Amino acid sequence: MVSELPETTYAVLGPVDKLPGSSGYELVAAADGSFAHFWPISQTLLYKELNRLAELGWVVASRVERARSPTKSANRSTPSGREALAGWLATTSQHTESFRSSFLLRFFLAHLMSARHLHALLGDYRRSLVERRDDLTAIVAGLEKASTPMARMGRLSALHGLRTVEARLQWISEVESALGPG
Amino acid sequence: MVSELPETTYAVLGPVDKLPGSSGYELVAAADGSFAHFWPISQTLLYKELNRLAELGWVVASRVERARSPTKSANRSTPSGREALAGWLATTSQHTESFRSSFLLRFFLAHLMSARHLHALLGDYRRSLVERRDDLTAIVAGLEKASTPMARMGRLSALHGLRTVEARLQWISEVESALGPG
DNA sequence: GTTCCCATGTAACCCGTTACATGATTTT
DNA sequence: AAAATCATGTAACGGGTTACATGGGAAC
Repeated sequence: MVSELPETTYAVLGPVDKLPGSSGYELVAAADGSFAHFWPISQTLLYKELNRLAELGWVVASRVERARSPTKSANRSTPSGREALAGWLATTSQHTESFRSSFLLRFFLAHLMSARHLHALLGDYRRSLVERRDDLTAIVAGLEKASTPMARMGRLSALHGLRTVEARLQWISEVESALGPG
Repeated sequence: MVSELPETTYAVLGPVDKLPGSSGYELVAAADGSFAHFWPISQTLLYKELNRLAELGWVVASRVERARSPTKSANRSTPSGREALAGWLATTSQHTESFRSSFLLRFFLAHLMSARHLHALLGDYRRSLVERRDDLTAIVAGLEKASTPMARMGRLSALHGLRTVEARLQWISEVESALGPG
């Protein structure tokens, strides 16, 4: 049998199914604006997965010549592709999650830092979180009156990130008062 | 000069410095119990990094023969190793963070699922979060009266995870009431 | 006329994983 | 006698990255 495909394959298949007729280039843009928040993917890899999906017969690409623009490939999911996607969605078995934070890695070694340095580290972390919070707030607000189910889910996914970021900002305050002034 | 080392190298160097005289095996155990939460590392990779650190001259390993146990290597950071670690800790420049959630990947494609299925997905996610919350709560509680700075930071790091998980559990409730009954 | 957008790739690299090997000692 | 613990690795694989190549049309 086929040795299990990486989830990234489905991460590409999903949007192809959702946005039929998109080029790889358009899919990259769509990814950046939506699911890259919880499933980052580089342009190179997306094209690779697109080719794999074509080989699997799960996606077909038709060349579209246009008057005053480069020729693009219009990708569409096939019936077997949609079947595969449905099957994958049904495997709720294990939802893996990977998380790596170089901030926490440094924070964990705080005994090697001066108190001043530690507070600077926390300050940097807060700044980056605030930035993300503002981004996510804008996304959530922008999709407030979402009409399509896709946009609704996009908003709720962004909300997941927003709630996470807010909790971490609170954690910083908690830590700062636990550590006292630097 | 040396093309930038992966942060995982420092993730190993830190504990070696903190726990002088540890074997690779002991470091694996230490990792699992503490920083694996925000910086997972496999046994194989940890040993690889240990060798790299030895080649860099940042760590020295001395063989320790023991009466009735296998010979182990006792790893210790060198002055240049500690210098490198301090230098890395000072580079607050970019604290990268990677996050990938296969739950959100599926959730995002919820328009392809039945309402029943979507609620099952959320239920599974809740269960896994509750499990992690309980683990983290136990860790935080266990280190409540932490005496060493290392244990204190371990507790605060676990608290970061705990606050995150709690926020996500709340997010689930938020989503469930937004979606209505399945 | 240079720079940006559209569009699709190739090449090189390596981090990190799983599976497996080995062998002694201690516990069940 | 079998299983778990201590201890250190090798081998194979692949997912994912950055950097680069290419080439036409549009915009400034």
